Amino acid sequence: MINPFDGISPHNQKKLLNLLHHHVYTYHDDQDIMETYKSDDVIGIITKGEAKIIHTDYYGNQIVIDELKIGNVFGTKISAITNNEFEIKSIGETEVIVIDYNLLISIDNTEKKYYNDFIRNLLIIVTEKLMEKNRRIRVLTKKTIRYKLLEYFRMQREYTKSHIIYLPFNYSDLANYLGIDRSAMTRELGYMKEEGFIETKGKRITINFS
Amino acid sequence: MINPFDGISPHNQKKLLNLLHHHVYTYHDDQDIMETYKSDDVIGIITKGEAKIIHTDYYGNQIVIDELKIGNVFGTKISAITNNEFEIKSIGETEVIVIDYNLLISIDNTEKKYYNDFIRNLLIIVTEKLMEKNRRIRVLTKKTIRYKLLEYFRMQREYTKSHIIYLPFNYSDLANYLGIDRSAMTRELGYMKEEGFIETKGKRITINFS
DNA sequence: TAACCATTGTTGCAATTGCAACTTTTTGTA
DNA sequence: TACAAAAAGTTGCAATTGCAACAATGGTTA
Repeated sequence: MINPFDGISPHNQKKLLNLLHHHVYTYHDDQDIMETYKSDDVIGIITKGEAKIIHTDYYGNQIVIDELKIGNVFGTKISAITNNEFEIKSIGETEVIVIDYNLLISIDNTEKKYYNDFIRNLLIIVTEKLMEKNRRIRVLTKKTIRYKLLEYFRMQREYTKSHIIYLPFNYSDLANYLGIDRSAMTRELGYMKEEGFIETKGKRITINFS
Repeated sequence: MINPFDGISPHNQKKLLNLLHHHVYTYHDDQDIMETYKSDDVIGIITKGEAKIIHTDYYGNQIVIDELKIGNVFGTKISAITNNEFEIKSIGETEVIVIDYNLLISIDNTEKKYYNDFIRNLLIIVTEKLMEKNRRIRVLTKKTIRYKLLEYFRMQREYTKSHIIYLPFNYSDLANYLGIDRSAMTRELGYMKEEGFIETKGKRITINFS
């Protein structure tokens, strides 16, 4: 994933940020990042440290749904963090640059290469995010746990061009990603192993179906 | 939803399209649009007529998952049409401009306002699409039909700022959107009416819960 | 108006699933 | 290495769901 400042010199980054009336916020460990500017359409960029996006459901169960590293972009428009079910928490010392989305897209773009580079970088980033969301929707709309798993494995196989895939997260998170109960997923994975569709060893999964 | 050519004069649109080595394709009624250029990363823009995105599942059932009107943008990166489960079909006489995504994002952007305007318009479009995908994921990850419906209704209520909402599509399509069986959804809607959560009259739904 | 087709509603039933409560295994770290 | 915490595995059970097959309704057009 590219960084939104790619190809922009430090000098021009400074000019860009002034243009965008940016704000820099710093957080200690485990602070709520979005709290300060939740209501408006903003884009945040992690410039130091890292953060996690946490979802809280009806019953207070909290799940980490995403991790944000340096250069990662988040925001009310870009992420699904519009309402009070979500919060973004810093991990360690974290610095965030925040810019207003509506200002961002309404600035005069004549003769400001650094601004246009920035916009284009954001287009690439948002397009990548959109692709990932489309992939997730494709598995989420499968009707049974088995079909969800099959679709997910097929996607990973296609992506890595290999029959051996490595889960990018743990099995709990996989269950969340697929929108299903973890224990029910373990059960189904057991059946699939029995029937020879897959073999697993930790996060390494060997795919034996077409 | 904005048009990707917004703010670009016809003269500059022409220059832009030359710059992008675009291709114009025209189709009669019910032709497969993506067939010609399925494998590469492309962006298509409908310039005349309209089209529909169709999904075919394992058993050959076909569902229209999206409709494309003039100015709408689609593509291998932007939509979930990477594999052979999807096709885009023209409705009536349809004209499509196709541009290569990788060329698009690698063009020199100095002193070409029309190009930078175009990129920025695409950023806005893709961001809107991303928001919509995030909304859909939010309902799809709810565990039961009832919770999916509740979440969907809440979202629509928030969007329209009204307790009375009008479904933007029919009930079959709603079931598809939520990734559930239509008849099971009808059953659950019946229970919800009995319990007083909602009232329905055709596509008008009155929401009586918080 | 009749005929047709698409959409919506209904229901029995078997399969799937979430949930809860628990055990076992793995991982991180003092 | 030992210990605690996190992750993964197990299982019974009731609730939910998909599925199928069909009925009813609504809308469109000859």
